[in-house]
Amino acid sequence: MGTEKRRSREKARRAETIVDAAEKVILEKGFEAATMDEIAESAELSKGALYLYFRSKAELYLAICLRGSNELNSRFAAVLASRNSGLEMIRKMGEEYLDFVKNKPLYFRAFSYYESIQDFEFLQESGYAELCEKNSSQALTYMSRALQAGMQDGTIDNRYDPMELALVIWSSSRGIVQMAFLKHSSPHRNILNEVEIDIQSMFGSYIEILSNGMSAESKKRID
Amino acid sequence: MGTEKRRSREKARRAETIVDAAEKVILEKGFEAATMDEIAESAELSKGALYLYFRSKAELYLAICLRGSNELNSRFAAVLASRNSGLEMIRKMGEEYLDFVKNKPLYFRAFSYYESIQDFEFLQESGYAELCEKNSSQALTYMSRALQAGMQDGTIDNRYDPMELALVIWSSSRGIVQMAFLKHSSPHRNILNEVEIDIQSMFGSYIEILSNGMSAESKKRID
DNA sequence: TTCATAAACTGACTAACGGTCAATAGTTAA
DNA sequence: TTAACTATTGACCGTTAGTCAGTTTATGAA
Repeated sequence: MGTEKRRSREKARRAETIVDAAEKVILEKGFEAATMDEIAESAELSKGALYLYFRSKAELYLAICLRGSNELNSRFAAVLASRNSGLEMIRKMGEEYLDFVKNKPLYFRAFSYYESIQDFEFLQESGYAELCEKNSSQALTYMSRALQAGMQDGTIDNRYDPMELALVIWSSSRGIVQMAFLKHSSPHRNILNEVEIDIQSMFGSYIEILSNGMSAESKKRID
Repeated sequence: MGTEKRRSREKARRAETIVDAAEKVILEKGFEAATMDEIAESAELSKGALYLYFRSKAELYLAICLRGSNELNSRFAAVLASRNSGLEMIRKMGEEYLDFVKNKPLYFRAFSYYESIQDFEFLQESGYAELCEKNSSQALTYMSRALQAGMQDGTIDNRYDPMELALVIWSSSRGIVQMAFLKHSSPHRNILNEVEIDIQSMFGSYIEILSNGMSAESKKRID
């Protein structure tokens, strides 16, 4: 009588199918323009059925955000598992972030959507929102671990609080990859074209300055 | 017969009144939740009249974005006019940016909205969008000027391209102030609380690392 | 196999919103 | 006073998120 378990599995599977359909429609029509009717049709379900799995369109979109943050976290975890100096791991995480935005811009778009939500009640009641928040916190922890490693191996200035430093890097690189996202998603209106600077070069400078600024070498100079 | 001119002035004034009303409603109801009906009522006009001044709700929101970018640019311009080293000016610009987000979060929200627009045609046809883009480019130029000054006065590493460096700083600080905005606008769900780090401290670290990383001192070390 | 119960699903319906436009009011200049 | 023009109105439309009474399908006991 494993019916109960199977039901639960199938239910979860259906939800994933709906998220698949949503991603597909969004890729075709755009994040804002996608409608629940289209998503339902793509998932071969009625619109009403969508609401049996997600309480609202916003929650469905948070499910996409969750997928994205899962993937990004996996990438960070992989970097942390590698044999590299702390500083090198931070650089690699930055590269992963940039690559992620380039190859899965939809997920980054979903991150932005998540951040733009102001409805507290919704955020509090949605399990998806909670998981997204958890992942966000997790990503920060991965960075913090890499920084701690760097402080141990002597590649990173150990006078900083690792968590605070992680937050600085997490936030500032968010701004950098947002610019990369903009260039990627709307290449014809962007600041970048006017200025004729490419993302790789800019990202290189960012990493260089960051590395310079927080390296243990930099500390020695000040002492 | 200065009627024509007066008409034009009054028309412009009306448009400003509508933007005022929109800001008021958004502050009360939120950026997404504000409706054109409410804005019209607040402006003591019918909804139809709004569309005589703005082609769409999106364009009205871009008018808000334009106001915000005007203000931010004024602040940057003021910093550039001060007697400070290049490095000091960059720091001051960062502080202005942070202060701007704290005191005028609505405008920062409008910036995010502007960046999220994907409809090219709309962006191309809207005069407001063009002005916003111009301002964005202008802000970057202000930063670039401060950096050039710093390269001259010896406070900033002169091996970087000023414009590229400006873009790095502009983008990364956007990420930092976005975090500040999040903390300000939704203090009860944010990463920051879990981690117990306050924005001022984090911003201080950001500026320190940035300064370290791009200072001429840092260059000497590498040579 | 039959049947009662429950779970999954449907699609017509509602409410709310952005946007339109024919009709109206107000202004200008002769 | 009037004709032309401009500004404004608000009822109306199409679209979309979300609902729910009713239908189909799966389950497990008799």
